[in-house]
Amino acid sequence: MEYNFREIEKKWHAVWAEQQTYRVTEDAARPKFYVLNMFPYPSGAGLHVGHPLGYIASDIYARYKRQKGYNVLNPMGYDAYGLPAEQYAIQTGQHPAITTVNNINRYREQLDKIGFSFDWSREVRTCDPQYYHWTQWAFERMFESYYDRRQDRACPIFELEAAFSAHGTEGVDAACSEDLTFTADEWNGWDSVKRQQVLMNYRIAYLGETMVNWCPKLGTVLANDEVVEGVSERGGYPVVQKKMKQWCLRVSAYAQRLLDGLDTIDWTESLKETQRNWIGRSEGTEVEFTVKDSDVHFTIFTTRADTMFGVTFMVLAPESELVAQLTTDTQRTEVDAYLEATKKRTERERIADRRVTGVFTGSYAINPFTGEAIPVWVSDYVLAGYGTGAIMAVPAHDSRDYAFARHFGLPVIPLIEGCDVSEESFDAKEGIVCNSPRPDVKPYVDFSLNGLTVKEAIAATKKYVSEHHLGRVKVNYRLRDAIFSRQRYWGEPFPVYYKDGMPQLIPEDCLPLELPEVKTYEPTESGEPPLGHAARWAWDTEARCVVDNTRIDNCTVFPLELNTMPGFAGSSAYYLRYMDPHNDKALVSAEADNYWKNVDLYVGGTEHATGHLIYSRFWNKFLHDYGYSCTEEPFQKLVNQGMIQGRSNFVYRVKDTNTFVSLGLKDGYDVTPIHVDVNLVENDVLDLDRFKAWRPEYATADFILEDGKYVCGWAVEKMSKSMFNVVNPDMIIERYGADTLRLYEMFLGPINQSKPWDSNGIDGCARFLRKFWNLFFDADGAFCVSDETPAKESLKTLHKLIKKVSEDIEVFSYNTAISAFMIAVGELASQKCRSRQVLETVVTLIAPFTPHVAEELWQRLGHTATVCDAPWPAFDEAYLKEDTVTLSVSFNGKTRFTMDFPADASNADVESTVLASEQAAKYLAGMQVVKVIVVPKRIVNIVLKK
RNA sequence: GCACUUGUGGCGAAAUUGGUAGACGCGCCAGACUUAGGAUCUGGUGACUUCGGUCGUGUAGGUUCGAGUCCUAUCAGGUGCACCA
Repeated sequence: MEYNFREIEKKWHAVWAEQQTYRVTEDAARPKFYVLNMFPYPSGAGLHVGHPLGYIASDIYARYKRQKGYNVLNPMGYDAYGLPAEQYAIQTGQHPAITTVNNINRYREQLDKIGFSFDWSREVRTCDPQYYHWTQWAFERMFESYYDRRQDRACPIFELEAAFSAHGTEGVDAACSEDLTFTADEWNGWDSVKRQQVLMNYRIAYLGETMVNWCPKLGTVLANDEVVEGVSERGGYPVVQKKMKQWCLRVSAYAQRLLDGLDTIDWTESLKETQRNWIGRSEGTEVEFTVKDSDVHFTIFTTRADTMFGVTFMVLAPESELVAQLTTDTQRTEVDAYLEATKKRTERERIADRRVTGVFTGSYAINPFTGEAIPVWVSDYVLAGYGTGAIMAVPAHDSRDYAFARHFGLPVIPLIEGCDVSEESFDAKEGIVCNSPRPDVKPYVDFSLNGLTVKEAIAATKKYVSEHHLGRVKVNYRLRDAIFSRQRYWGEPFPVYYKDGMPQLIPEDCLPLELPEVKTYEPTESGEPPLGHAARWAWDTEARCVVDNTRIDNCTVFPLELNTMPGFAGSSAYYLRYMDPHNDKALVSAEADNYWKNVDLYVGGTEHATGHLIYSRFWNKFLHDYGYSCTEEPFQKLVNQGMIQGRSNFVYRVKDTNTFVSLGLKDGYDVTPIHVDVNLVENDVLDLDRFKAWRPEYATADFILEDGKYVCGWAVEKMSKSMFNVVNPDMIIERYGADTLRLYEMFLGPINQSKPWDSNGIDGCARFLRKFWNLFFDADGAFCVSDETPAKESLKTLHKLIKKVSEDIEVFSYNTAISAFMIAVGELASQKCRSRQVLETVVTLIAPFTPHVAEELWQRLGHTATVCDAPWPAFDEAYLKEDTVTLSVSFNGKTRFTMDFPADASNADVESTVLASEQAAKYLAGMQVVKVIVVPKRIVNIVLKK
């Protein structure tokens, strides 16, 4: 009987859907296992063969775990808010919701064909009000919280209010935007608006005036991870720095916990390293500098406290508030001109053009160690957002300071014995400190670092600075708070209205606050976000509902927030929602959360390393602080699937003709390579008729063939429409079936490696499945298995397979597992194995990989239950025992011959037998045996000398 | 510049973790069955070779009876971060 994958796959898709085979419920009697894929953004282009790679890998694992007896949660949903749908809406006027639903339907259709074990009853869509209810809810919880550094967790903001009312800032250690100090009397004397302004400094979701990445072309701000090399990640438009009032999340408060958590989770080292870089912890010292002839003083941050004696100037960031204070009248014009010029430069320009610029403020700071007056400059190489926005410059030991000093002729004082700073700075943190203090300068403080190593000197300075109240030890993080506002339509609305200019929350029981309809999706004429077009977008505090804007002058009606939330809002806690997707009382019930806990296996690409994977961890930690999520880390194990690149094909057109020359002959002509649709090419051979039909201009094309074929050139490029190299899984499934697609995608290589899609090998997988199918049918095509006792060799083949496949799945080495299947099927075929016992077990083993064919054979074998619940077979070492083992015999490391031994032969037996053997005699002649090494079951090496 | 990561046939890749390098698949070669083959089946396929062997895992050293695997240096590709003081 023919292997008819079309019929088989169609049949089982219907059965699985009808019987809800993959539906799961919490079951305390069984251990849980939570498998998760990063949910897709449903783009208009549909799925290409790269998308299912991770889904197939996780599906195999999910099915395997289910057969192992776990209660497996394997959900799927859609990250449905996003820019493309909105851009499309701006162009066509079509509501993004319509575009999104269409795309989702297309995705679903494609996904269904591949035979995943998703529990679709748990599907979530981030744009669904029932879903974003809980995104808004989480935002409200963050607004109502501050981060208590003492307890190292988020706490309700009313506790902070109570503390302020009782004793002001005294005794409070809370994460904040700006260090404030006030007394209880001051606090109690302030009015409500002033208090709200102060609290905003502490809230975890806060409204802050911050420098943002503004993309004029997109009309919105972008998060740091959405900006790549000074242009927007989507669209590649220029991004400028701009000061704006924005919603922010105090992610920075969690920096240390985000860093520490990495040690507790099973992610690849490179991904953890990427996050460590992004968090950018740096231990250093804050030192206070006073300004000469002034009562102004300011703080700098340094990791090189050992270089205090070599400071020759100070630099402020142009954005620093100190600039205005320190600029003297004589320097004012020059400084203002510099600030103006700097403002005009975009991030991109600053990166592209790293010339040394700066200007003297006219003020001098006093070095607290040497008492010297050192000039204070302004330069854009100092960043406002890091440290204190001010630095002490040590040109001898920092290359940026060095470049600045050389450019402006400032002194350079070396502080490491024997270092040469005539050409460049000595940046390495090593060597013996000297010139600290310098012999020619009268010591200002009774403190010397001379003779210490850099490391010792840093420690000594930290100690000294702390003890003498010149500064403090400080840990800085590069991680910045996440900007949480977007000036877009297609996103979650903030559950916020404004009263007296201060944001107020929509009551929790009124959520969700649904996204209103708008006339157009562009910004308003006054530059407000698209929600400014909404006619019904005001909040009536009395009626507790959304009302018409025109009623705003009514004293109970207030304007609603016009910004929406960014893409990462909806994806930050979706894994929790899958646990309990229809709950309308909570994000997730405590019971569901306690059962499913966190994701055991998360599969997705590395591109989210500094975006979603940081935000999600932050979000979860916040929810964990309140007990809404019972685990500290959301994703226990993370597997990164590699990207599938495209493999483009080229034809070579002879210049100024309509003649195309085959790859091997093209060197004889002047040719232009042209991308040709890879779907017209098979094994790099062009289908001439379909090529002619592809484009009207090729209808009359001529070809110069080699061996009667037109061979195309190829290159590995990104998979994209414009390169004509997009391979759609539907076409593969149509031709080979979903099981072959699944098998082939996994056979391509290790899942974590990027590789080009290349259909050339797919026939091998199709052939294998046919051979596998044929094991169950006799020459006449009748289904044929026997209940006879299987041959010993078949059992050996089987148990070898069980062992290998079980081990390989555990470590995601699917390509080698599939190789093992190929070998086993070949062996069983040549053994003419018809044993039900053996064949049935092979079906249960292959079921995670090729569920459709396994299900069909399982049914034909007489089972009524699904193969998904067939228990995973145990392997028995007894079948793998060999009677004899073959050892390689080497002399001085060179293998000369092999010998057979009984499997239980002792090393001593082996040694004496080998030495006495005829084959060995010729190598032993005239030699002396120094040593004999016997590696059990492998090798015998005899070391000889003359 | 810093960090991480990968280098093995014509190609995708294996290698029991220090023990016969190249499993398995593609491609290629030969044969069988065929009117036909882009179908199916069987066998062969790292390089050189005087057919005894010799050389082979980016390059150069080292440790070891034995190295793709461990150590040192170096080269090349990929990814991430990057005026972070």
